[in-house]
Amino acid sequence: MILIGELRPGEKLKIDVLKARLDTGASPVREALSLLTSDQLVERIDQRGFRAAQASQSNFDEILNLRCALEEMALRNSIANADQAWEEKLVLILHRMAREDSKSSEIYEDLHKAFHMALLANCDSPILLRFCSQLYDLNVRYRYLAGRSLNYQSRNVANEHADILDAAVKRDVGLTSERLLNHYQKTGAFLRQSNLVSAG
Amino acid sequence: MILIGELRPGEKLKIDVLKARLDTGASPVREALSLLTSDQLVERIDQRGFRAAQASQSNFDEILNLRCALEEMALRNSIANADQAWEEKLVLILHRMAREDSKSSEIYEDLHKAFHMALLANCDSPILLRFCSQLYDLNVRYRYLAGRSLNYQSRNVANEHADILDAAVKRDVGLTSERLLNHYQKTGAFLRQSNLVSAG
DNA sequence: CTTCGGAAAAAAGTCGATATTTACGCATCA
DNA sequence: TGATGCGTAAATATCGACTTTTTTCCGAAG
Repeated sequence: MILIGELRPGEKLKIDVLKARLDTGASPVREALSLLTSDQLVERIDQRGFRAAQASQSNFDEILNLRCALEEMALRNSIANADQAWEEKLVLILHRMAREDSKSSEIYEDLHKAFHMALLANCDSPILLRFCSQLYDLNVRYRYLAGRSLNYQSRNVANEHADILDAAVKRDVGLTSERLLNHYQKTGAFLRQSNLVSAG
Repeated sequence: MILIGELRPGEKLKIDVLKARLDTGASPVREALSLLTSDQLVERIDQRGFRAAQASQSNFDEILNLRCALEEMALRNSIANADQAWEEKLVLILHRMAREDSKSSEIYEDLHKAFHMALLANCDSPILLRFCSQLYDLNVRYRYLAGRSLNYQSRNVANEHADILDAAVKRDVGLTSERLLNHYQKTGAFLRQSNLVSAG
């Protein structure tokens, strides 16, 4: 709910409200909020409950930069360990993404994350993968905050993904990395246009 | 308690036991365990409770490598933003560490973490700092698992810290980084000697 | 003697209620 | 009139009991 913007940045997260909305007790809600705190999606205020994490231009830039750095590390490692199964999984996910016509469906979102994580999946550091996954989520939140409509307009995202896959299949670390980072930076530029902060 | 090895790797963490040991209710215990799960210090088993994270040689190597990579990033950034206050804080912490004769006291441990985090503190990415802090904790756990006694024997750790500080004060990014990573690798080699896995 | 099944015990997870803490409004005083 | 302090209301955090799931143990069948 925070990821898709249903809960706005900075919004107070009252236990009672969430309890009713999610039709569950206070304990599970508290536990969920605790976990999300570690993922930086929820902020905890001492003895004053929880709130959805604040959003800001600088926070977005930080996420983007860190994500580029960590994913590049993971990608190099992943390609170094590349095998056929890895390659085929990527092809499969890309195919499914192409079939999914609605690019704003939840299915497409899941596939999109799956694609990017699958690229890194052969990296031999689970902790690094976890960091990348966290950063992905933090980043995707800003996409929703900026409004889903304006994404993917004057860009052919599918082609960008395909190009990344091509480079990966060729085991060309430098090229894959270059295309991946370019892909992120383009998305970043897009979001920057649409005055993030006011949107959040 | 997990950090200092009071709870052994893989040990089942029963709510009732912790509840009694910490003299608190089940809710705070559960919440703490949830938070530690995100920090990779506790593992959650679906509907079967919690356990202290497993320890292994490969996990240790992973932590060490990732830590070197991320701290180098953070360090470069931090030195780039270096100012006098930053420098003086480091001097102060080092001085306090020197005064603290017992290197196995909790105070020394806190100062040691403070020193390493202070080195990175000027880095403009709070998220990266958080990752470094997590990795520090994961790493320090292995020190305790290996047994505190054998650390710092044939090494002069204080000198290593002082040398790192010297390089940092000179704003020599390359040298500081080299000395810092060397410092970590030495500790890593130490721990590797003392058959970690059996100890954990 | 081993294996499968079921019942009892233990533990996890959840719920409802209580107790602290914080926030807000109003009255009082300077 | 503005600031300060008190009292009430709301929300958080914690506690104790209940429900569900898992594990263990014992007996029966093969």
